[in-house]
Amino acid sequence: MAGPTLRDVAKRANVSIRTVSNVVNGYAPVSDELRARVQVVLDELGYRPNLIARNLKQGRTGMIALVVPELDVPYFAELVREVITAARAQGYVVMVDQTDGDAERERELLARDSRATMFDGLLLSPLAISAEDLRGRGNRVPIVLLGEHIFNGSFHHVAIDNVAAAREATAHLLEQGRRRVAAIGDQPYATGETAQLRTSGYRQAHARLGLAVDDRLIVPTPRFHRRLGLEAMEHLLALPDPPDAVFCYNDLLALGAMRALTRAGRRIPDDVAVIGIDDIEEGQYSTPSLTTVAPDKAEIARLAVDILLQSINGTATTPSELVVPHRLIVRESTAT
Amino acid sequence: MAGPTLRDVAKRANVSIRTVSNVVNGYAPVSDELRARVQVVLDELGYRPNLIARNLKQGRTGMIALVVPELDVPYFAELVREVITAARAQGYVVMVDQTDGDAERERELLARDSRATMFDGLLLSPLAISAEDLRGRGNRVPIVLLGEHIFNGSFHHVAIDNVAAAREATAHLLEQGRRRVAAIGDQPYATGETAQLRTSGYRQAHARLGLAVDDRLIVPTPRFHRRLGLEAMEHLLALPDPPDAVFCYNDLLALGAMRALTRAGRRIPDDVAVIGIDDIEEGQYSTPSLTTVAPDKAEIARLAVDILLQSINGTATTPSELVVPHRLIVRESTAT
DNA sequence: TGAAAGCTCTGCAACGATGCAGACATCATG
DNA sequence: CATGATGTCTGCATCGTTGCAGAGCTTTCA
Repeated sequence: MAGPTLRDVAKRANVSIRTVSNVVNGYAPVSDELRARVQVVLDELGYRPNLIARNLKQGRTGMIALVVPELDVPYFAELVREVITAARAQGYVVMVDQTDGDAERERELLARDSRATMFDGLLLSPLAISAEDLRGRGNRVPIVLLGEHIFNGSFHHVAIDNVAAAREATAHLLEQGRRRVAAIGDQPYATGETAQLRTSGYRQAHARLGLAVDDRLIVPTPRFHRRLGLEAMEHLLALPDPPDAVFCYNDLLALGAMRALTRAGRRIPDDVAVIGIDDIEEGQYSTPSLTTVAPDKAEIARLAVDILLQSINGTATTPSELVVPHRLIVRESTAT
Repeated sequence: MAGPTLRDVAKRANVSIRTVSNVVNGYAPVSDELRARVQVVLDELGYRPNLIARNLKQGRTGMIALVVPELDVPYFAELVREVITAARAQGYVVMVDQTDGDAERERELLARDSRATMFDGLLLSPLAISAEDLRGRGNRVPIVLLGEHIFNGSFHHVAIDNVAAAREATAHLLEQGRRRVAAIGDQPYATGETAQLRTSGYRQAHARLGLAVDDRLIVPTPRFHRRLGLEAMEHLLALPDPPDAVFCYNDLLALGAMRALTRAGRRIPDDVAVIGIDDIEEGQYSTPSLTTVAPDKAEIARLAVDILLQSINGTATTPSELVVPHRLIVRESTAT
């Protein structure tokens, strides 16, 4: 079961444990002859360093944890991919966990008996957790937040400018002459910060054109899933004066909404135009393909990992708020 | 930076380190009075056990690694979710990594300097790696393979019956009277075992009805991505005698194929019926929704984690080949 | 009353690796 | 030739925890 240790190798090669360690790490000066001799034994026994022991001594694990609400939500899946890639480039591996948007579980992850000590740092995409929870914890491990900024200045944080993104998405629809633009995805309660920022952007776009917002066209959804987008759209279609365009707070909602429209026999974009946020790959292959606002996910991941590692190394200064660029990608669902 | 240790607590509470450890773990008998006194100090200092040290002593980490080709492929994302859930139920956490189907990278993961010693076990969904590679490694950590069985009996293995799944999918199309059923996704080379099994099933379905297979309708693709499905479908449509149905080796290929069909103005399923494998959520919301063969992903994850933990505990017997049930789900893309 | 048994609690060693201080041999230098 | 510098190699202590053996005290019972 257990592999050979430095001791086993040392005994066999008739040298000290320390020398074997030096050979393995290429540290201290070791004569070429001895190095070769030890290397032979290393190979013979198939020695591999026990990383747990090494980590105990060095106080590092080379692992960071990444916690997202739901792994099978494409946006997060794509983000996780980028984070793993970015971390790997810096010699780190990533432990992934999901919370299912369950506040209890998010809290548990940070709490007393968690495995926090196993990781050098934590990337957290919070959904249900509050600032209170975060501050209350032992604060042992460096944290970087993804996609929210409700913790005003207490933590490092990486995200797009949600207000601007939403404003541009809405403006794109309004500029086409659409005048009943609905919004799907508002979350008017404590943990719905991202959604609220997007609602702000939606209102700003109207305000800048001097247009009034019909609040009945703002449909809240507790999560950003396809099914909820579908249901919200059905609700909107049942209104006496249904919308001629929909801004969905993410692509999944938009895909659900498009499904509802197609089923109801509405043409996209002729009868109703649809736009989302996230630029998940699925939107390129849907029928029609989906117009969206694309955050630079690779950049989010890269920056987040960078700051986290800086925090770990103690070279990070005060908590930073990093804003990552986004851009509008026009596809068939709003093509004129 | 570093948190308080057992020693710090012991010193402050005027007891031995061992006693503090006993209180923390509730192990040996400790008088209620002393236990309470120590607990107070534990809380005061906010003590948290150093899991690295504990693991070093116990030779376990409570972590397993899960390696998949691509995290942002929905099937794997959904599978990862299930694995994390299953592992959590057993008190384990999951480190996720992806190989991008790169043989080099898959090999590297198993090789000399990998972090293998950090994990109690490994779940691997191999793509480019060969049996040789697997056998050649130090064989330090228990392994369970997902979705392939090319390592005939050398490793634990969990998968659906790929031949049967493909046969049933193809039969579903043939039973509708379709007579030019194409197949997208064959991989006629060493590491394409899964694809080859599906091709076998495709042929079996024809054979059982006494029908000949037109080999020009079998389009190989190096990966199972949307884009490749789209391109393969375009190729098929350009044939002098194009197909009236397509069996795609996974849902992503099918979604790409449907995109090509829609763009070409073909009606689904009237002109061409489409079926996939995997039952990813996306297929429920596509237009049209996608008929598919659904593997029981939760069961795959549960079984895989179970065997892996049994291997870790030494209670697993000889390598087992576990077959997980699947079922046909008929949706609009083949509705009659 | 004395030995055995039971209950708490403690100290030492160990998991496998690395940091540090030095031992020893060799060599150059004045 | 003595001295110091240099180049190799080694042993001890240590990271924070747990396993083990037993110390010290009280209780129990013949």
